Amino acid sequence: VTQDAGIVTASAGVSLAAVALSPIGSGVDTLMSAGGPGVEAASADASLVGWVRRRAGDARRVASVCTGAFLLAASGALDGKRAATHWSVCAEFAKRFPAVRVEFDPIFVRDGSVWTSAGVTSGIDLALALVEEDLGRAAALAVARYLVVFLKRPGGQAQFSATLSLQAADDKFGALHDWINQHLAEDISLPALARQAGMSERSFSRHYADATGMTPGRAVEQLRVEAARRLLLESRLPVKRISQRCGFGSEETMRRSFARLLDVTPQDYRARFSS
DNA sequence: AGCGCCTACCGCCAGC
DNA sequence: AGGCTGGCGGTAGGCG
Repeated sequence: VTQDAGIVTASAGVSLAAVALSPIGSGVDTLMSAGGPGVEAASADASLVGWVRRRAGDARRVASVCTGAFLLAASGALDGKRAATHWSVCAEFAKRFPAVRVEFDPIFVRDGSVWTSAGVTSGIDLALALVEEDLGRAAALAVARYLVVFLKRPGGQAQFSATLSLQAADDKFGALHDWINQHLAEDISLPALARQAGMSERSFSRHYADATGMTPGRAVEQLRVEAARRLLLESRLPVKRISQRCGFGSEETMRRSFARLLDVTPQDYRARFSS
């Protein structure tokens, strides 16, 4: 652990779940470097860097969250690998570690046994992917279901993750939700969803509301907002581009959805949380 | 800020 | 009878 606790509390939670669930072999199984302000000092600590180099050598997997990539890179564990780190330090990272192929993709990157994530929330995805690799998709979903992810809102209130709160106990529509997330920018109208689910519109509406406690339209809106939220924090794409990518008809439509669900404008959301 | 069009939602009902 | 399905249409509210 190399960082001030508050920064990566959420991802640390899943990381611990990943470690706890991973098969115990001899030595280090998964070496994970979390990011945060402390990573600078850690990277300058020769004995710590040496320790990381040795452990990375015999660990089954190496991973980092956010700026944790700096410590891994300092130890040479990322040499010749593709890697991600937080967008605000990508340029500095690339300059400092030319042997690492930095990717600007907002989600996490896997290159063989090396996994790196761009930001804090994608660190959660990374940890869940580790669980999935070890124990299968069902286990990863189970961990996700019991993990409550809070993002702090401007008013100090908390907001559930749409993806997680939409997971019903029997996960009847899990496959559909995956499909929606992969087709956010395409036609996901009620008729399209019903077709995808293999039901009539009327039956689909009924079953969906029963299983998730939410109407299909509201659910789609939540998933779109969640995807946009992530891109706002973990990329530098202009708001307009993000609205297109997430399937909002226009920037204005996205702004209205943010007002409804989060009570902030997209710009404010980004300004408040990305730095 | 306002407005017209469109769609999602849902009550209702007939049929299986 | 009781439950489920799916078409219809009115309405509220979102979208452009």
